[in-house]
Amino acid sequence: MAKEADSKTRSVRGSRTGRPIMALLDLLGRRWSLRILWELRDEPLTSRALRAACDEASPTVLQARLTELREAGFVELGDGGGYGLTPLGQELCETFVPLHRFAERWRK
Amino acid sequence: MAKEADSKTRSVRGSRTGRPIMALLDLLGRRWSLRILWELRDEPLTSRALRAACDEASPTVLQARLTELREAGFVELGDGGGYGLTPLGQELCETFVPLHRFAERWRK
DNA sequence: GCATGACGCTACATTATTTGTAGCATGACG
DNA sequence: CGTCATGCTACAAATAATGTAGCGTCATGC
Repeated sequence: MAKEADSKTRSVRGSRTGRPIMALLDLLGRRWSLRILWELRDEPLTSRALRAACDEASPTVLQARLTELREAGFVELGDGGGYGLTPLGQELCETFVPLHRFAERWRK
Repeated sequence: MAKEADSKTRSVRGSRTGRPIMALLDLLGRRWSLRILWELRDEPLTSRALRAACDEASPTVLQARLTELREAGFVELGDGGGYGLTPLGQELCETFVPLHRFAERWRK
């Protein structure tokens, strides 16, 4: 099994390939990552509000994802409390706009 | 735990909310989903070639994801063998282009 | 014919991740 | 002080992913 070198700051799978898209796809491909970014897209939320927005996902994962997303520089914890997107995170979220439009057209 | 009604065709989480973006984010947020779509982006691959492209991910998950992506209408199994994107899947993949550009700028 | 090899796909034990629930420490407000 | 919300953690149970092996089928070679 592909064990990562560091178990604490579990590095993103594919980050060693030198292809940033791989690292990004892996990070965003973890459960709740996309959803978290999506829910923060237009306003910061407290950890509990975020949890509510994410269909009461367990705080364990949410916290783990938030830490990863913070390390990636997409999310930050405002000094008044509450999680929000960094400017970088905003940019990332804007790339989801076509995805949103696609989803609307999809309507399975 | 939010149990889905049908266990066979495990429906996408959030699909009951009526917001297709949620269903899509959940589907794409499963491990290897994004990667699979990405690897198929410009040519069909056999199941084994896809596995190789996906860093030898286990065939169990790959098969599960491919089934889900097929049910979603993004991927199809060509009659000559080999997995490829449907026109819908192509559209979806095109929404990843800004993501790719973002990743290049990101380069952590 | 019949081995050989590639295909899509499955079984299954091991390991990793997620879930659900409870609760901690801190700080603001009354 | 009591109460409440915050970010965050513990931990057992449930679920999902991994790694390895192999099945059945269909070509192609010889």
